[in-house]
Amino acid sequence: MGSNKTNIVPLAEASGRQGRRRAKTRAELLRAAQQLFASRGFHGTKVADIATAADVGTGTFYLHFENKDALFADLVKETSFRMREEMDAAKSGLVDPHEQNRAATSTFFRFAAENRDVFRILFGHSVEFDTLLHEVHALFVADIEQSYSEGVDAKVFQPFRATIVAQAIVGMLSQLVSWWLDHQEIPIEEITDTAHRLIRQGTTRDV
Amino acid sequence: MGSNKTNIVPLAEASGRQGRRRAKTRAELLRAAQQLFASRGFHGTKVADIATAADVGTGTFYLHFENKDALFADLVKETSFRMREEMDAAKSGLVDPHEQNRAATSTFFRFAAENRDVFRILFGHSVEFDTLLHEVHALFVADIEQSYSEGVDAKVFQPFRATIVAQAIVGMLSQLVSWWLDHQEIPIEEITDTAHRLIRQGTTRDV
Amino acid sequence: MGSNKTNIVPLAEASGRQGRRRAKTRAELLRAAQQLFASRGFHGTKVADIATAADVGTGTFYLHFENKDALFADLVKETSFRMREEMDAAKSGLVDPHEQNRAATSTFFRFAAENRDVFRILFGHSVEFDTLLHEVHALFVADIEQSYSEGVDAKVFQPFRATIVAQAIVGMLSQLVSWWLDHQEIPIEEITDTAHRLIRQGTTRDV
Amino acid sequence: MGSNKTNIVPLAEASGRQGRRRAKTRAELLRAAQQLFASRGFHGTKVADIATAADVGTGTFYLHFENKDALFADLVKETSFRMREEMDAAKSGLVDPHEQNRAATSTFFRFAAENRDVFRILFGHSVEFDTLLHEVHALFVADIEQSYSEGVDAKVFQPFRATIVAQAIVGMLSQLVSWWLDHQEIPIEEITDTAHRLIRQGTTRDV
DNA sequence: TATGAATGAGCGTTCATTCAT
DNA sequence: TATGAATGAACGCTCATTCAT
Repeated sequence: MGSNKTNIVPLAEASGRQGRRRAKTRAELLRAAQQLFASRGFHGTKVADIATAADVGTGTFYLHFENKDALFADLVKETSFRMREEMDAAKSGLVDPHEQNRAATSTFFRFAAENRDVFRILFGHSVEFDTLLHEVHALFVADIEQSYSEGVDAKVFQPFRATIVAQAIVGMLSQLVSWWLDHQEIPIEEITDTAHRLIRQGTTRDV
Repeated sequence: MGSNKTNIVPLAEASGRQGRRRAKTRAELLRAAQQLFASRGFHGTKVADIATAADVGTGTFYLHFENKDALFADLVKETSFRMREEMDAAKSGLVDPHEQNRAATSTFFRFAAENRDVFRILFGHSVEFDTLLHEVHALFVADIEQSYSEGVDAKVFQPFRATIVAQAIVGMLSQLVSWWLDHQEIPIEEITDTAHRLIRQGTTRDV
Repeated sequence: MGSNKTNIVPLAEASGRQGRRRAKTRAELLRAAQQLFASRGFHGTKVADIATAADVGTGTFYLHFENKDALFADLVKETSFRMREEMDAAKSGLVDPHEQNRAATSTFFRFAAENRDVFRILFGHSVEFDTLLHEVHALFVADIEQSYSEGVDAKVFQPFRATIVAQAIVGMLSQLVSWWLDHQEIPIEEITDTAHRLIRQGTTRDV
Repeated sequence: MGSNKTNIVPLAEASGRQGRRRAKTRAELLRAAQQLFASRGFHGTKVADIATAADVGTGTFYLHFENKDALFADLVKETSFRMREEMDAAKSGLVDPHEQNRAATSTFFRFAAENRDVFRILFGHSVEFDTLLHEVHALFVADIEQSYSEGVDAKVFQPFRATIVAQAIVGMLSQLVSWWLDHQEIPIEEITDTAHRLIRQGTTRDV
């Protein structure tokens, strides 16, 4: 895992001319898949579409990837590893934990900006239920946003852009609940409390 | 949207006996679907499975829901609305914005605990790519967790349980990036900055 | 095994009207498949062809059989069991071993005549290599046929129709060799000797 | 037919060095194919597998054989002819028809023992339906075997090993029925009768 | 002569949805 | 209203064969 190598018999790993051609086709398939996954979602993207977009035959796809899932995995893993490396590099040399966090955060967003397609796959709502989930999501974000704005007006909260904070809070809570569903050994009270204190401190206006 | 009503011809909306039977079947389908979606994911759940689990014929499903998507939408919307109502109720009467946040957060987690199945659908990682995405996720969480622990040891961060904080941060960043992908008019620098300041203040140890 | 029952969830095993319809479709699929297998061979017969010939949709096939292999198995087993039963019945009551053999032999051929399609599947040369294997086969049969004819002329062999004897001998030897390939613990000399003595006695002219 | 020559443009038929190399590759392909066909069946053997096993490129295959069928045909024909020649040789010089039969039979089995792979292709049950057909086959062989044993105990039949006789009989009947399916002009009664008399005489105990 | 990457028609199978009863 | 058998479009995948190098 974590390499950008094929999970398919490499036959004659990069043997000059042919090897180059092979590598090029593989790269082309990855590029096409990445774009299609990002815009149509995994299920909405057909193997034949990827092949067509990469300008190769359907069967060629299977010469480079075991199946659709395998290509997806390659895409995700390869990107994750690259990002992790960049984040590690950014943090190295810094000693202040806060500075490390800042570096990592910056790297994360910069990397995302440079790899929008893959991020859309990794973090984007799957295109499939988009409308529905977006609506629901928007509902909660709107509520939080309004609350936050009021808190800002009351000089209780930091004057951050309310939408951003609302998204941040929704993301934090969603993730915590999702994780808790699989780790119910952690008391929900502790999670609730930690979450709230992170939010409280995070949003409190400087005195 | 947002009602728990069928998008199907109501035929004879709640006419006594029959109406009750009809409502019961519908509820049974929702219950069965909710459970199956939660454990097998949307794509892994077949309409026939839902019908079987609800102990009705396949065709009966379509007497109550236009199609699989519609049932899913009903499920999600109905739960969202209930949760929103509970959160609103919890906040009403409170004036301190921080207290409002605390109330909303508590309600959110309590509601989640009481409606695990639906939350697994809404916030759970889709069962489909579970292993893969989990691996990737775990990678980043682990990194953050370690950084955080070091910061706690250095008396820089609050002594929260590191895993919880790591999940919270990952959730916050994921959501922000996901949202930004669709709202690129907001400068990424502001998002980066806000995110970092939320994290910094949120995690800073009390003096 | 050995039943003519579906290996598919029977849902509501023969519940009146619906059950009858279901059974009819299943029978129709079997009938169609039998005919197609016999004339085009297993690989030459597509599931869609079977469905079409049975005048049902492709998907209907899978409502009755797990897959193409399963239908084939059903076909073969069901016929085998029916034949075996008839042969048993024919032998019952007879005490002379020779008479039993005669009865079994007669039944076998009569049954074959009445179930040509299935026998073509079970014993026919797979259509696929037909021409080739036929040519080779014919070569050996021709040789034996000629030898036999000469033996008949020389009043050494019984005046049976030479082709029949030649086919019988080729069949016997083929089967013995095929079986021996999987049971090499039996000395090939014993097989050779037994085979030859069966042929010798079987063909010797009455004195 | 019947030659071991390629049906492919001979290019420069056996011109010394090159010709030898060419012949060697061809032989290697045949050898590899023979082994693979025997163990995996025709359909289970891919052209690419053959090439790989022969340690040549896929395309090379087509430099030596028109296609998969052609190689198979070559394999079968070449072996058939060699066997036929050996059988002819064995019979030559013998005048007693019975002796000729014995010689041919011996040669057949000896040849089979020396060419197991090809015989597995020619006479072996196709690997594909092996389990199923074996089960069915075993059923009938078992019945005959038991009948035969009883006849031996009753001193009616020759004391041959029952399994061998059972296989012989099944082979004889299978072949006859298979042949009859394509030659229905021969009355089935004559076939039945001849078969039975061959079996009867063949198995009768010496007085 | 040899290679192996590329091809693409064609197959088995799935499953949301319909409809006759 | 309920049923479940029937439907068929659509998909993932295979593999014999071709062809540029």
